[in-house]
Amino acid sequence: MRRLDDGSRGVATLPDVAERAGVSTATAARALGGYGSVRETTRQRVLDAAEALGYRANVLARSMVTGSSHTIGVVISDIENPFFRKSLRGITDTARSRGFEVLLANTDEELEKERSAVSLLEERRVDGLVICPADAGDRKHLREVIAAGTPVVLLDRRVAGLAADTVGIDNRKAARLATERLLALGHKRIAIVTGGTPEIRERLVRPDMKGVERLSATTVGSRAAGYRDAMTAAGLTLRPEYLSANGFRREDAVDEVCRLMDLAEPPTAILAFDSIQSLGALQCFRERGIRCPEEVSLLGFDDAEWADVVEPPLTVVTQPMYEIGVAACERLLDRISGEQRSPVHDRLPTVFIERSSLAPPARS
Amino acid sequence: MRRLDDGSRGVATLPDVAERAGVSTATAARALGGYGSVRETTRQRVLDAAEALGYRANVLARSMVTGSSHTIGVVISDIENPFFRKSLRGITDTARSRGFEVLLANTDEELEKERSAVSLLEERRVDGLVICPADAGDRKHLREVIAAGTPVVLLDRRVAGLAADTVGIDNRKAARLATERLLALGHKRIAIVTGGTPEIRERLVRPDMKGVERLSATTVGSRAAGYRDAMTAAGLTLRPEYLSANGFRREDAVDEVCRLMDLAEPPTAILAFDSIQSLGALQCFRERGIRCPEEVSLLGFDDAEWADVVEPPLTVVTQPMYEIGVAACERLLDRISGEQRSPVHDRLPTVFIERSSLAPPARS
DNA sequence: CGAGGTGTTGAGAACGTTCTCAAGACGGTC
DNA sequence: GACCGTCTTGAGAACGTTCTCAACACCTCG
Repeated sequence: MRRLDDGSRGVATLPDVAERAGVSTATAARALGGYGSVRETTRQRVLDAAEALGYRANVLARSMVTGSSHTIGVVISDIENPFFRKSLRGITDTARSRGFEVLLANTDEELEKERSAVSLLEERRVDGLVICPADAGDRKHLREVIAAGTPVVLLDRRVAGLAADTVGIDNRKAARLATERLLALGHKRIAIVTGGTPEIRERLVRPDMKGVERLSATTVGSRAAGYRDAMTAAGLTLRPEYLSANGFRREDAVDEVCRLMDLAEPPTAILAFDSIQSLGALQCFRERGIRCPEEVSLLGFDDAEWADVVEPPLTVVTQPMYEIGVAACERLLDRISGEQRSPVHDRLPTVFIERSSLAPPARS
Repeated sequence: MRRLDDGSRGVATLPDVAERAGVSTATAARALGGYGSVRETTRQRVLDAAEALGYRANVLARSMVTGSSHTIGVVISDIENPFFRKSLRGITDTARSRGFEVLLANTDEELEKERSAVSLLEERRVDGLVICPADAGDRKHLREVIAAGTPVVLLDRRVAGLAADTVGIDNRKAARLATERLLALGHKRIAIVTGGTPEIRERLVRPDMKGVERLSATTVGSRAAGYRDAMTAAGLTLRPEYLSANGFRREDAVDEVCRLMDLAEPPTAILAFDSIQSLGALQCFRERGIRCPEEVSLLGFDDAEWADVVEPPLTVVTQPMYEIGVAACERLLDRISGEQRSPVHDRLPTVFIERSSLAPPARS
C-alpha cells in the first residue's frame, strides 16, 4: 500500500495484495477474478490478503484493458416526469441485476443539453445508451454515437432513419382508441393538450395535420395522428384552436387549458398527452371552478401515483412504464453482449383505466 | 486510428490525433487539454486533427492518472419518492454544472442493497458519495468508505458518530410545529404515520418514546421526537396505538391508516411523515368514504406535485427538496476539491403551506 | 527413463491518458 | 560570440488492471 505525501494510506492495489500474499500480480488477479487456474491454498492466501488490506478492484483500470465499462448511460428529459421516473426505475433495476451501473443525465427536452450529455457519456465510455431523444432538431449526434459502435435504445420515442432499437407503446393506436372512447360518449368538441413545442404546433395546425405522423417528436406526433384518425373517421373536422402544444411544463399546460376553456366554444372533452398535462388541466379546472366531468371530461395518458386520489379520480390510458424501462434495458444489454440483428421496435400493450373523469357532454 | 479484427474502425485515440497532426502525444494532450504551452499553429493543427477523427477523450484513462473520476455516486432509497426525486434533480443539476457526472443507485431502504451499492461505487472510484442511509442496521460500510478518504454527504438523515456532512431540515422542530398546529385547532387524538419499519415502532411505543430522538433512522426518529415534544408539552399522553410504523410503501400506509380509523377511538387528526404516507391516507379515506377534513384532519410532509389538486387540497409542511439536493451536492464538491473542516450539518428552512385538509375536530 | 500432457505460476505488454523532465530553438544582452 | 532565459517540443514513466506467453513442476503412460 503506497504512502501518500500526507502520510495517509492510499487505497490498496493489486500489487499490494500480491506482495502480501507472496505471489505475482498475475496470480493475484486470477485468484480475485476467479479465472484461469490457481492452487486452492494460494487462492485462499490471496483472498485473505485482499480482505486484510480492504482491497477494492479499480473498475476504471479494468475497463481500460477489457474495453468495457459495465456502465450504461440514461438520457431522459426529466426525472420528475412519472413516465421517465418509473422507466428509470425499471432500467436501473435491470442494469443492476446484470452487473451494470447507470449514469444519469437530464435534458429538459433541450437539444443542446442532450448533445452535451451524449458526448460526456461517450467520453466516459459507456457501453450503451438509453435515450429519450428531444423533440426536435437534428439527430447527428445520435447517428454518430451509433456509428461509433455504441448501442443505443430509444425510449418512448422513435426517430425515423436511426438504426436503433425502440421500446414504447403503439402511441397512434392508443390515442385513437382514447379518442374513440370520448367520441362514443357523444363528444364532438375534443381538444388535445400535447405538451409539444410551438414548432410542433405548426405541424398540428396544417390542414388535416398533414404529415404529423412523421413528426420528429414521435410520441406527440403519433398520438396526434391517432387522434386525427379517430376524429376524421367520425366525420369531424379538426379545429386548430383545439390543438394545443405550448411546452411540456405544468404551468404551460395550465395556461393552455385555460385558453381552451375561455374559447367561445370550449371543448367538452380534453385528451391530455401525459400526466403533467393532466395535472395542469386539473389545476385549471380548480382555479376556474370548472366541474369535471360535468362540464368537461378529462382523459389522460399515464397512470401517475396520484391519479386515483385526485378529484375526480382520473380515467387514463396507461403505459407499462416500469416494464418499458426493463425492456429497454434488456434490449440494450443484449446488444452490448453482442447480439446482432436489425433494429427491433418493441411495443408494449397499454391499459385503459376507467375512473370518474369521463361523462357525456353536457347538453347546452 | 487502429483497425479492429472485423475491419471496422475503433475509436480514435490520442496517438491517432498526434500522428495525424504530426506531433507527439504530449503536445497533442497539451493542445487538447489547454494546459502547458503550445504554439498557436500546432494547437490549431491538433484541434483540426481531433475534429477530423471525431476524437473523444477517454475519461477513464484520464481518471487513472489524475486519480479523480469526476463522478459522484448517489445512493437513495427510491427515485419514486418525491423527496428523493426532487433532491436528485438538485444534485444532478449541480453536479453537471460543475463538470461531474452522477452514478445512481436505489436501495429500497434495504441495508444489503446499500452496502453493495456503496461497494460498487467505490470500485468505480467515485470522487464522493451522497447517501441517504437506510433506516437501521450497522454503518460499518459508511465508516469504511469515509476512512478510505471518500467524502460523504448524508442526505436528509443524520447518523450519529459518522464524520460526514449532513444536509436536511430540522425535523424535530418541523414536526413539533406541525403538531402544535393541530393542537391549536383543538385536536387531542393525533396519530402519526411514520413510514418507519417495525423495529422503529418498537422504539416509538416505549414509555414516552424514550430515546426515540437517538433512533438511527433520524428522520423518523427526529420527527417522532418533535411530535412527542408538542404532545407532552400540551399535557397529553402518548397512545401507542396512534404511533404507526409499518413500512414505507404506499400500501403499508393505506393499511395503517385504515387500522387507525377502525380504532374504537379513531384519531381526529393524522400527521403523515412523507408524501407517500399522505397518499396512503388519502386512499384509505376514499376507500372508506371518510370525509377529510370533516371527520379527520390530515397534515402531510412534503409538497408533492399533486398536493394541490387532490381532494381535499393538502396542507403540508414542506422541505426545500431541490435546494437540499443542491446544497448536498455543493458540500460534497467542496469536500472533493479539498475543503477541510469538521463535518457541518446544514438545516434548510421548512415552509408551511396551508390548504384545506385541516379543520377543528368534529364534536361527537 | 523419456515423452507428453496438465496444472500452476510469473514476466511483461497493453489499455489511453497525464505529467515530469530534459533538450532544442530562438531571442536578447553584455 | 558566449551566456541566459523563455517558449516549444518529445521521450518515457506512471496509473491499476487484464491477458498472453513461456516456464516450470508434477504426473501418467509407454
